[in-house]
Amino acid sequence: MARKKTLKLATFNVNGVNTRLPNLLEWLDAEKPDVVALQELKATDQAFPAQAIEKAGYGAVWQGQPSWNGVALLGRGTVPIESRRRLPGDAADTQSRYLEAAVHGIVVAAIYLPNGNPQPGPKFDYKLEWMERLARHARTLVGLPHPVALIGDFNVIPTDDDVYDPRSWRKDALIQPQSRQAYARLLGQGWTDALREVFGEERIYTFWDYFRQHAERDRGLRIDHLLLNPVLAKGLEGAGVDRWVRLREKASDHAPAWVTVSAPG
DNA sequence: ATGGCTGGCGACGCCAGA
Repeated sequence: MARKKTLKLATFNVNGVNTRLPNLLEWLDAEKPDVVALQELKATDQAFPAQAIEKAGYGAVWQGQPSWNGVALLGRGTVPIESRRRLPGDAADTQSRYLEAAVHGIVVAAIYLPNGNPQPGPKFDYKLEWMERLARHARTLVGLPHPVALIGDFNVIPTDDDVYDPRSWRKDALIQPQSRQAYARLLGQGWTDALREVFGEERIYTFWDYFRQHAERDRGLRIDHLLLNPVLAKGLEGAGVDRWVRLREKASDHAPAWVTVSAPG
């Protein structure tokens, strides 16, 4: 009888892939995720540390940009097969925020959704337009007969249960009704928000800002999400957040969030 | 109600993040 194999999919906003390379490599070695989406590379394509990541046992595809943004997909022991490197719907949008590839038999989209601050304003408009474009594209993926995951930094606090104190974030783009409604509409297509599914009523955060020792005091936000289409959600086994990474010296302000799923096929 | 911290850039302060 064949033993059921489990895959671990993770998303991690590294906040500078080169500045944070030691943290990233320590985490990869400790947790050994099979599929990783990275956001906020803050590096050009040329500066992406492909050799160090390959030495750690991971193949990679990436889309960099000077100073800001930047996304990558890593596969443990395999090179992801890229299927798309732009979110359709706006040829003038040059920000590196989307990358899609087949990894270990799963179609995985790495998402770095715009922050949208300050709101109101053009940056918030861009965020909402980006979410509309994401929803349009996601609609073409959710019903596919093979497993699909949208994972990344969505920059949306879905509900008041996803923030240590909603009042201190009430003017922020991440918590606005328009942002929440757009996220809810996306889920309504049939995606499973895996962390919430697994944790139920329990509080779980993925981001803690650098102020007032918020990480140590666990005053965080849940803004990094792993959305699974129905085919993949059927195999959902577990989920978690590697908070220990956030408590390291010189840490990113996000921690890696992950799911375990039964391997397709 | 506000400011507090951090990284990238490129030359000490500014922008952007969330």
